[in-house]
Amino acid sequence: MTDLPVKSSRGPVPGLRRGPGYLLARLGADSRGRWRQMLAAYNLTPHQFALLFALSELGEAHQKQLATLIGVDPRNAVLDFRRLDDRSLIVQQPDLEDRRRRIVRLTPEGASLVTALRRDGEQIEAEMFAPLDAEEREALHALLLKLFDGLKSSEDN
Amino acid sequence: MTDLPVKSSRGPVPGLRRGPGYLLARLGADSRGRWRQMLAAYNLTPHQFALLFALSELGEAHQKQLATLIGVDPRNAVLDFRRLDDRSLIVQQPDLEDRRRRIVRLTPEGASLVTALRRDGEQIEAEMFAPLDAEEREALHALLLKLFDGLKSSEDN
DNA sequence: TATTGTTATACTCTATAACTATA
DNA sequence: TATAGTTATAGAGTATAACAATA
Repeated sequence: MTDLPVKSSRGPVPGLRRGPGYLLARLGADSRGRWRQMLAAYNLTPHQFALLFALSELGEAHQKQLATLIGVDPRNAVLDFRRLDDRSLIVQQPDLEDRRRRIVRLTPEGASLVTALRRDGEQIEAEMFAPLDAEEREALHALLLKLFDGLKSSEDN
Repeated sequence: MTDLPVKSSRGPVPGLRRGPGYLLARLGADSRGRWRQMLAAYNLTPHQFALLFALSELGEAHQKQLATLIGVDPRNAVLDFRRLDDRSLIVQQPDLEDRRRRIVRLTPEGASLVTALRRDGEQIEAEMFAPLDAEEREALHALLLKLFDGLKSSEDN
């Protein structure tokens, strides 16, 4: 490889260096890719897993609640719900108080799947954050949480 | 809104709380969305801008170099290069030393577009990281850089 | 044989528009 | 009128397979 003569017009920078927003996007895509690869073995997309996971914490919820919670447009989650339903990972019942709504719950199969995936997920996080020591990871996690909550609360739908 | 009776089986958690990998993916998608919205006014995708930006730092490079640098499969960048070429934002010349390669450079139009976008980008970053104070932003940036470099160097292609 | 760029395909993701049934 | 869910569409993102020209 002839490593092409680069006319670097700005100092000794070997590659690229970018702002925190770019790094977030880049690292976020990396994280998503790792999860996607793991989930592929279970025939799940990241969105589908996020829905299952959210249900495992909430117990039950409407489609719209779940979709907005995981940051997906409810219109784009409909198909995911159907696929999870087809595979008997969730059940959907009409809400008697408002028949437009469908109450979604995990089935036992869905719940045990989430348990398994949670374990696999821990390993992914370990690999992903291997470059940082325990203290740095905690600091990063705290900053990400603060940023996430700050942005979410300023959306004001 | 009847806020559906949620059987929260795990404490007072109002929404969801997840690991740093999930937060990275989520915040990364948010950042990408902000950039996408801004770039749409210029008829550019995030990938296309990343290529232009990378070129503005490198001066010149091959398609493959640029694509891998910004984390995109070179096969999926071909169309982006063509579109940038069609709009005269870049020029591509055959490499005399290796005629399989195409050397890519910014045109003056491309360079001045990058300058404009760089300014818009600063505003996006300011909005995106508004929940954090200056010290926290710097800490986050440092951690993201360390994580990024650590992961990149362990890829060893 | 391996690499650069190319073409093509498929699925996911994101953003909209328009519809229904209910409220 | 407004909302929950549905259907459909389109462009962007991601991952592969296969190929021609060149090394």
